[in-house]
Amino acid sequence: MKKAIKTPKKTVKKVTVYDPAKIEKKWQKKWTSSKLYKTTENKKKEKFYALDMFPYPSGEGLHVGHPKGYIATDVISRFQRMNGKSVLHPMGFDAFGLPAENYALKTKTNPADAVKKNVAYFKKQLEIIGLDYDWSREVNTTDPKYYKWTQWIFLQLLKKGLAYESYEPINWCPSCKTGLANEDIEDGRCERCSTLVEKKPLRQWVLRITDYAERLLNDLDLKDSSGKTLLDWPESIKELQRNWIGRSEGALVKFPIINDQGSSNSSEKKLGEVEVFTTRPDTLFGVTYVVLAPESHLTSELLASIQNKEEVEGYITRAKQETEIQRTDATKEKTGVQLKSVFVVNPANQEKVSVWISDYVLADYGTGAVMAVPAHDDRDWDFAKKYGLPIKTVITPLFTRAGEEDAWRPNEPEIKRPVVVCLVKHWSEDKYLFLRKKIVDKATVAIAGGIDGEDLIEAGKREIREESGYKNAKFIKHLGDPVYYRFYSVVGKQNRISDLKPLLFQLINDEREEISKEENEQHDSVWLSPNEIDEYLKGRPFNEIFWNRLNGKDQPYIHNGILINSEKSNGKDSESAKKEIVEFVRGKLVTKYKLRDWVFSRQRYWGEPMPIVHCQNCALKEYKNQAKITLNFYFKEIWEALKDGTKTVETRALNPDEPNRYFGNLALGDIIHCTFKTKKATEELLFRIKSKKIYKTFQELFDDKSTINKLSRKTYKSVIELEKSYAFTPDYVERIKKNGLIAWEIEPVTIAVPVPEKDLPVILPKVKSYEPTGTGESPLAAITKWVNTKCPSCKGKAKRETNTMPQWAGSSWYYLRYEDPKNKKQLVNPKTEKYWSSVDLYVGGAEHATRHLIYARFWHKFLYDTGVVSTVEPFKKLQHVGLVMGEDGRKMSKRFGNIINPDEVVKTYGADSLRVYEMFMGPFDQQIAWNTPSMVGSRRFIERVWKLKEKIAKNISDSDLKNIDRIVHKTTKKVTDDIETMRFNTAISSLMILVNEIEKSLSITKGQYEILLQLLAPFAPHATEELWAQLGNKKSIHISKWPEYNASLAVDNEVTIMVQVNSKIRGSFMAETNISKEDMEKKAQEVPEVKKWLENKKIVKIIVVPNRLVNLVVV
RNA sequence: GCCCGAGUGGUGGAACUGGUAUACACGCACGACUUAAAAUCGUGUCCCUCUGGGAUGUGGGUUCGAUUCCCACCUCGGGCACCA
Repeated sequence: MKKAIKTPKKTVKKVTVYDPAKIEKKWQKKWTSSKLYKTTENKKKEKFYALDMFPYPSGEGLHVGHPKGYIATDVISRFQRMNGKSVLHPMGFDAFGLPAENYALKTKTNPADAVKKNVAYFKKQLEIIGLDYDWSREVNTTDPKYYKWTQWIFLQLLKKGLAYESYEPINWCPSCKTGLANEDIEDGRCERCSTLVEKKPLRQWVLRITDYAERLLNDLDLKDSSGKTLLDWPESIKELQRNWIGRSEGALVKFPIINDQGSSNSSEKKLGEVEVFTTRPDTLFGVTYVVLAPESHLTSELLASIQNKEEVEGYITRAKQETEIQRTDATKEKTGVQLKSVFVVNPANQEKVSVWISDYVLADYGTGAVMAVPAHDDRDWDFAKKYGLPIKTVITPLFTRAGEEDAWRPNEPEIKRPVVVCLVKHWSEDKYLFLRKKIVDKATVAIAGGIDGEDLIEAGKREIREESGYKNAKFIKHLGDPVYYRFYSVVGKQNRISDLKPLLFQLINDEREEISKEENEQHDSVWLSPNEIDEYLKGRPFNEIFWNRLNGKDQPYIHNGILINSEKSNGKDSESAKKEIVEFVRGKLVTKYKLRDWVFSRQRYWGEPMPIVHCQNCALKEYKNQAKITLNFYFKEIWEALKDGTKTVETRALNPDEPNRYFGNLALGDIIHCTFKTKKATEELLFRIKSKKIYKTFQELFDDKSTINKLSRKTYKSVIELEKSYAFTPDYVERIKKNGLIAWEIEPVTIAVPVPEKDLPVILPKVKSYEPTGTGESPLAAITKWVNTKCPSCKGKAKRETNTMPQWAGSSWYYLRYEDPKNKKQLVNPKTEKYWSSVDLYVGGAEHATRHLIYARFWHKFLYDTGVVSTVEPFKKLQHVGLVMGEDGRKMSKRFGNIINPDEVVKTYGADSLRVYEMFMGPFDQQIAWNTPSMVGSRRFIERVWKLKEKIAKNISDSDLKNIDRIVHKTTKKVTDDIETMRFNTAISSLMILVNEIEKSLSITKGQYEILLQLLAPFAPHATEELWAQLGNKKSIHISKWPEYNASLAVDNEVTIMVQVNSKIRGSFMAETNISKEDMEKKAQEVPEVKKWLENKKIVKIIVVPNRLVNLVVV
């Protein structure tokens, strides 16, 4: 019969039922009213700053995946608080950006209102989970009090020359109608809407993040004074950032350009130089042509001097039409066009090589031009094969035999000798002759032998005859350049480097002679089919190369090796030859990065306005003498039309007084100086040419609503009048019909004047329609009242910058504002900053590795340089949350209908169960599928802890006391360690084990129970707080002192020692902890189950692992 | 193609530095309580040809001993991708 130990009937204690709904609400209220989690800078205490990646408050609210990271930081910050630290654990909202704007567009609301509503909902959702945020420190990126400082940082960047305006074509998403940064593109598509990204010429604000590339890269490995790595980040994320920054060391080398028409009378004309960037200057002697990017400025400059101008122009046009994704598809066949009659000279060997353009060369990396070495580069190889360009080998592979008896021995002398390698084809079948060695490694090898001053082919024939006996081999062909192979000659007792020269032979017939005794002792001849050869070639790389050459499958050799055909550098290894060759051709060693400058403006409404004013007057002063042409205007209407900003002007018609000065040779970006003469005054302005269109007639020009519809009707009329009247001689009309009318789209040349810091923030104005315009202009441009302003510098009329900042702006520094969120005078008070910085733990999704985390590091370093922050890196420890997938294993998304709402879960199971489950489901950083049925385990666990209260007794048996004490110490150690290392799942598992153990015993002390509650408190704050209070504690459990453990008490006093016989477990025995080695050996042999395995055997060895096992090796 | 990371019962997963593989939990089966169900509690639960043998994606290697270290391969996940 079992004893009724669970609930003795005599205890008529009132048993409260665990009702999470009730107690959770109760405690959340109490915590808020008592300001339990209010953060203070307590100089006496050590600080701990735990940070979550703040959420984007979308309309959908949270799903159960979101809180996973928040719960983790919550557990840790509660743990740190109990350990006596001053904890900063804040929360805020990253609410600018496209989703909020699109959501508002869809629901026809103002984004500001939508954000307000969503934030309120998010906060409510977060609150019911019982997170310990100090909401008095909440930040919101869309709050003018906050973005004032985002704008302030931008101004500091501008001041230091790290923000600049660029006119380079940028990535444009036609669906989101905005420009994008490199980081916002995935596979050539917009990261947000998956639309193909286009290139669009657009004025952009760009941040010079590349100036920080080196530091961003190097500081990933920053060490403190004791040599410990400063950034405790997952190695994978560091690697991701390293790849993204993409440092490569190489050299810039100049190739002089010459013009050679090919005819005998024309002399070679110098046309400047092509500068290329290469990481392999060691292959310079192997350059057989040079390739320019189609968009390269050099290409357009050379256009005038080439014969096939039209063909080249056609190629450039086609290249421009291709989308980014088509262009950068590495698998597509390479295309290109030669620039005929233009050549460059290889500075290494003065060889004249051809020049090509191809879209496999990127304009914006390196110099936009590459030297092609087809023998040692995959891309050049493909291109050269397609266009029949020469391939010149300058690096020969050097293979080193490793692992076997014949492995190359680094410290022994070596000799080099030429060796002929013979691939011998069968006289009738598709088989090849090989030798199977009888000695050393018994490998199958090709017939080969040293040649001593002999003719190569004759030496081959001789080797075939000597080694296989076949007499009539016919030479077929050479199999390309030699390969070096170094090994240890067991027979010759020395290192050898063979200069392997491959030849192909075929036997005419089977006539064979007797082979010598020595040869016969070494190997047999075998005939192998191609399949068998493929099999045996594994691990014989040089033979593989020869075999591939024979089958026409040869490939470029892109690795390091020994230089050949490289004049003075012959015989050097490629790594050491690099510097020498760069010096020889007077090149320059440089470092390049893949990282591009950060395109920082968006043509959308919902973002921080840039604190910039564009002033034309100031520009006039600055750039007047840079104008290419001066125009005089007399027409009032046109002046009216022009002065408003970007307009389309048909230049010829507008300049009747100077009919000969038309603008066919102006280029995009050129500056025009315009003088406007009205009756009253003369005004001057500068315009820049923005784009070009050609029309056949005026009518066509007028009909093109896209460009001309901004001109007033009066202007149309006056231009039409012109056509009818004096401006057009028949000759001129002819010319228009032939060449078309050129219409330039122009824009005013302005100077960007920063808004003075005292005038910040520049408030985002309310606007009726914030639909994106799609023209490259922000919707803000339509708000004339806001746009037209005074220039802070000259006080004249000026216009505001209408682009807004990208979503990443506000999130690049928000963690600093939490430290001092209400400061009106400073971004953050330096003293406060010093106390809290850096963030001790940063938790969030891995998807931010190459954007937010790089941008924030960049801004932080900049702020460090500016003296705003005191540390070089913002985040000391970074931890990634593994995604929570839907129950179907797919990403949680409305689309799949697999979203689990935490509110529902809390309703049925309680917040504590949700928290315990999320921490218990698996390793924190691993992706995992949600499984609601599994949640009952967590709920059961909390209920069991709840019921355990009944076991508290005053009189407790000594053995129980000691036993439970031991487990309590053990668990305390485990939970403490596991929280610190964020292995929450095993922390909870050990708590479960503790609970199981306690259940087995009759009773526990109040103290033991309290420790259990404290250990569980970070995970289940409500239930533990309630039980803690029920025990009579007056102060919150969450500010109680974290239990300490005694390591010696945490160790079991008895251990199970396993006994193995020949590494197989045969038995075990119990022993005191730290039993001596000798005793273990002795006791092991006495175990009955073990004894029978020892019968008639001799123990030859005993391996003892203290406190664990004994292994008896017997024979 | 290149660079990371991961593959363990029916499921999520555990295993310190090479030393009892499958802790903890879910599920399942059986039992107790109950008129019954739920809840709860208890017992069992890797496989097989079972005095023993075999299993940590596959195949090798190092070792007295490998989930753990090395080599090759397969699958999945993530990142980068014509970066010269």
